[in-house]
Parts: sequence; structure tokens; C-alpha cells
Amino acid sequence: MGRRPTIIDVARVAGVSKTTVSRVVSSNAAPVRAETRQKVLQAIEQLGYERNTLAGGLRTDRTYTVALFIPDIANPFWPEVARGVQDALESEGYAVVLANSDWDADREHEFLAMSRRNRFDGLIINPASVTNEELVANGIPAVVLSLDTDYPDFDVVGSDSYGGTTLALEHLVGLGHQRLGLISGLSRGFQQPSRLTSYVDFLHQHGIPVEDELLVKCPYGQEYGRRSMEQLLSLSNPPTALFAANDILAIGALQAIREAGLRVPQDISLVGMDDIYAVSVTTPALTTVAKQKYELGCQAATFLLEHIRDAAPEHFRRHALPCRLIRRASSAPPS
Amino acid sequence: MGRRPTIIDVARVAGVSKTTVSRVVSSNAAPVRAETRQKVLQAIEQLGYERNTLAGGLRTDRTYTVALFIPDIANPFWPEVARGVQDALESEGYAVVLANSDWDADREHEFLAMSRRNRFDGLIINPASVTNEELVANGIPAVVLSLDTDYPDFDVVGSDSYGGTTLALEHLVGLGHQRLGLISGLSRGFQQPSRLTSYVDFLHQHGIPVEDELLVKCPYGQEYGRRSMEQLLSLSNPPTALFAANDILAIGALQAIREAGLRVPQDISLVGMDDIYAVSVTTPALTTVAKQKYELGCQAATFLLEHIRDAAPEHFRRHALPCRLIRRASSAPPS
DNA sequence: TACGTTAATGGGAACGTTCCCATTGTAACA
DNA sequence: TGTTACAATGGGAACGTTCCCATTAACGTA
Repeated sequence: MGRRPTIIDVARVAGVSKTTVSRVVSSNAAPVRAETRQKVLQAIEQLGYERNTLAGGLRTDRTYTVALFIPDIANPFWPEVARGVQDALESEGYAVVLANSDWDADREHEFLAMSRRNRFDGLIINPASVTNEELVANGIPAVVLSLDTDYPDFDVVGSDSYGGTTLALEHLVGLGHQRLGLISGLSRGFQQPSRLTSYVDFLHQHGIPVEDELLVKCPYGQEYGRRSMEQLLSLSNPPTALFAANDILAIGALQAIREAGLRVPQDISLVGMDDIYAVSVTTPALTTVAKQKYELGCQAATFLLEHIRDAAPEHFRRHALPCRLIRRASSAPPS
Repeated sequence: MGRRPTIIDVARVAGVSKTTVSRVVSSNAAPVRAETRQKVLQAIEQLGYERNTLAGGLRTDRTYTVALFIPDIANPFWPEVARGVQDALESEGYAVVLANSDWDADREHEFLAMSRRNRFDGLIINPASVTNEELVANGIPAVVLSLDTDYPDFDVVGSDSYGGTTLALEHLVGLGHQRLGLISGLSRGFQQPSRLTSYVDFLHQHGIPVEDELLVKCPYGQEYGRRSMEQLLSLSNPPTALFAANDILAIGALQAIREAGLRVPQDISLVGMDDIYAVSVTTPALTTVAKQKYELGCQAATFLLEHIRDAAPEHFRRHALPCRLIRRASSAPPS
């Protein structure tokens, strides 16, 4: 089959200049007589012309492509976020390139380089190690998915984990618990994790002493959750309720509790965070602090589109999506 | 900051022609004196030059971008496949565009159009409604993720669901079950689903009569699985073991069995398919037929790269990845 | 010494679009 | 009727790369 028709072929068939054809296809309110436009559209139809976005992008520096950089799409938290991003961007005509950093600094930097070489219009990133300055130097509009870290020169979007943690603890205290355990995720080299500060603040406000032994930090991962829970259960006076920094940790904790011959929620109440699918099908189904994952993606995409369209605003936004407590069967009054 | 340096700026600084610079950066065995190459590399370093892939792609018709079209990244089966695809392609310098069709024909066609406009080098697709002919007409190298359907003009990669089903049924019969229920997913308007034919073949081979009442078809979805199971449990002589066409259906079935006051596996054994994360954390953890999701993605990517590089081969491959039975707690001998 | 051969390099065209600027036609207005 | 204004259109340059072809230098060989 012969080569693809170009704007020039269309122009020839329609009997107009390529400029006019360009005006019709990019359609941005360019002045073209209705009759002429009709001729052009007909020629396009007849030839099966399709715009070459590469050529257009070379000229305009707009590629209608956006990158989404996350740690790992196979981690059950991210697919929904990605879905939100994609739905919001595709409806505006953008293609979404997805890449997984695996928390690796080199990969992440390579992705930034790729976004420059490919002249992506923007990017949405959950940073592993990239700093605010590096992101500025990258020179591409960006939105950061993370509230825990400092990106003063970007819009940041995230879930209000601090508030979410309060929700979980209020729920447990409301049930009558006073001895609250915390399995806190390890922050990735950034500042104090929000769940931990929220936990400490909450206990202070409620006049409950903070006991270090009830507080375990570990990397995110089911096995780490299990071991952390084992550690808590081995205490002479273990907690009667536990809040885990995410659902995967909570599932690990559930395992440990089971293996210790104890029951949830009769012996110990358990609350997770994120609301991934799996915690709705455990036995008991886990009470959890739901994050608005899909909305997170949508919101980030919306902010990004504004930046792409209106150039740099002079001040940046910090958008925290509220969490919501989902009561399931893993939390109950202490016995 | 001024505009980005181009190949011409590099040439000027290095004191050579742009052609020479091009030869250095595209590096494909072009004859350049070591000394000259060094000068060019130094100029590149000094200016911070980065190749504009748009411009290069316009000339060469190679974009180093590949599309992955799947039904829904938020469906727990796909993220791992996507991971496999991305890892295999990124290491070769390709960017991966991800799009969700939601089984919608219009969206899918729009994605194909996008892949043409953007001159993607190739695509990997789990087709919702696109036919072999349409995919041929698309004119872009492609690999199809699906064995159940007919794509004679493409490499197809998929899991051997037929063999996997046999694995599940052998397991159950091996445990002593004779009354085997099947919740079969509804095929999306294509041919006979492989799990159903496998089921029928298997029963014939083992001299077990096929009873229509033990066989339910429904769309994929937890709620459908639950209702299908309710239906099976309402039989005067319900099955003692059940194979569900995927894990989500199996989880729905588990729910229904629970709600009916029965126990798994004491009253009824349950086997799912796919091995998504959630079935490892249910109680009991589900026996399931694992698909090699990550490898599926890798294999598809590998095939695609071969097509991109070697143009069209004259005959196409059909690669079925074997399934593997994962024995967990949901299957046991009948009581 | 003349000549072919090859390695190394450079100049310009081409990829397909959009933008700038010029030109034409037509209507509105004094 | 002449002038101005604007709508509609066209021609060519530009975006940044790669490819084709030409040129030069260096070398071996008859």
C-alpha cells in the first residue's frame, strides 16, 4: 500500500492550499468559509487522511502526551489512581505513558530524561527520590502525587492521611479501646510520616500516654506487617486495637493474629488504610480508611491540564482529598 | 532560559557538521573517527544536548513508543501483565502508552486511530471488539493477548486456560469429587469459551455425565459469581466441588457458600483461576489455577519487538503459557 | 606515478505540519 | 468613488532530525 496521505494531498484534492487544510484540521477558530471547509472535509474523508501528530508536535511543541510516573502499577493502590488519571486525560485527547520507578532513583531520572526527549506536555509523578529542584529543572509542567514531602514549586495532590489516621483512631477509641497499637510504614527518606504524627497528636489530645512499645515502624509489605504484629503480640501487655498504615500491612497483621490463635475483632481490633480490594474479602473483612484513589488521579490530571494550558501560575496548590472510614467486621469493642 | 540546544548547536561547538553529530548520537555503527566522536560527545555534555525524538521520528518513522490496550487496568488481572510488558519494553528504550477500552468498541477504535496518528511502533492488545481485519488495516505491528479468538495474521499470546481448567478438574477428581460445578464466564461475543469446552471434554474422558444444571454462565464479576453459586446451592443435589472461571467469580461463590451457612472446603470445595492477590488472603485461602501474568506481558513484548525489527514474518505464532495449580485451603476431599 | 578503493566528513533535501506574512476580494463607511 | 477594514486564502519558512549523495584524504596496488 502506498504512503499515507498528507495534508498536501488533501489540499490538492480539495483544490485549496495546505494552509487552509491545516486550518480546518486544527480547527481552532480559524476563519474558513463554510463551503471551503466542506470541500476539505470531503477530501479528508475520501483520502482517509489522518493528522501526523509527530510533524505537528515538532512545529508546535505540543505532543498531547502526558507521563504518569509511579512506583509500581502492580501494587494494588496504583491501578485505580492510574485509571483516574487516564480517564481525565484521554477525554481531553491526551495519551498517557506509564512508567514504574520501583523506587529506584536511576530509573526515575531516566524517566525524566525520556519525558524531555519526547517533549511530553506534562507529567504526574509520585516521586521516589526526585527533588523539587530537579523537577523544576526538568522544565515540564508537573503535578506531584504526595503530600508528605516538600514540592513548593508544584501543585501537590494526595490523600489526607493525617486526617484519615485520626478517623481510624477516633473509631477505635469510640469503641472503647485505650491501648492502641500502630504499625507505621517507613517513610522513604523524607520527613516524619503523617500517620505517626497524627497518632501522637491524637493520643496527646485524648490524654492517652504514648508508649513506644506499641509503635512499630517497618517497610510496606505484608511480611513486614506480619512480623511487626508478632512483635506487638509478644508484649506483656499487647494492644487491644491496631491501626496499620496501609492495608497490606494490616493483612500481614491479620495473619499474625490468626497464627497466634487469637481472633479479630474479639481479641484485637484491626483497622487498615487505603481500601484495596483484597481487604473487602478477608475474613473478617477489614475496617479501613478509604482513600479516594480514582479521584486522586482525576484531580492530579485536572491540575496538570490547567498548567499545560495556562502556563505557570504564580502560586501552587496543595490539595488533600479527605479519607473516609469504612466500617467492616474487623473492629469491635474490647471484650 | 533560552531554547533547548539542537544538533546544530552541538555541531558548531564541536566544529563539525550536523551530520557528524547525528552519526554520533544515533551511533549505529556509523564511521566516525574516535577523536571526532570525542569532540562531539564533549560538546553534547557541555551544552546539555538531548535528542528531540519528535524530529527524529518524523524523519525515520520510528517513535520508540508502543501502546498497550487492555480492558481495564483497575481489574486485578492486568497490572501484572502491564508490568511485564513495560519491563520488557523499557529496557529496550521504548515508552509504553496505556489505554483502557472498558470493552467499548468505540473507545477501542479511537485508540487504534490514536496509534496511527502518533505513529506508534507497535501495539499489544487484548481486543474487545476489534477484528483481525481491522487490526491488519491499522497497519501497525501488533501482538494479540488472547487465545480464545481468531487472529490469524498476528502473533497471539495467552494463558492455556483449557489446560488450566483440566488441572483444576483433575485436582478435584483426584480428591474424590464426582459432582463438579462450573461457573463459566461469558465470552465476549466470540467463540466457545475454553474453560467450558475443557470442562465438557474432561467429564467425557472421565466417564462423568455432563449435567446442565451444574453449569452456569455469567458475566465476570463478584456479584455474578455470588448469584450463580446461590443458584447452584439451590439445586436438590448441589455440586460437592466448584471450579470458577476466574478468581473474582470464585470470591463471589465463596460469599454465597458462607451466606448459605456452608463451609469451604468441608461442605464444598472451591477452585478459582488467575491467582490474583486477593485469593491468597481470603479465609480459606483459595486454591487456584495461576496464570503467568507477568510472563504473558514479557512474551508479548518480546514478540512485538521482533516484529518491529524484522518487518513482517510470513507465519504467525501462537504462544500458550501453561497454567500452574496452586493448592491452598479451599479444596479437600468430599466429606 | 597514476588509479581505484575505502574511511571520514559535509551540504542540502526531506519528513509533515504550523506559523508568519502577504495578497485578494468584499463590505462598510465617509 | 475612494478609503479603510476585515474575512478568506495562499506561499514559503521553520521545527530538528536523518538520509542521500558528493567531496576529500589516505592508502595500497599495478
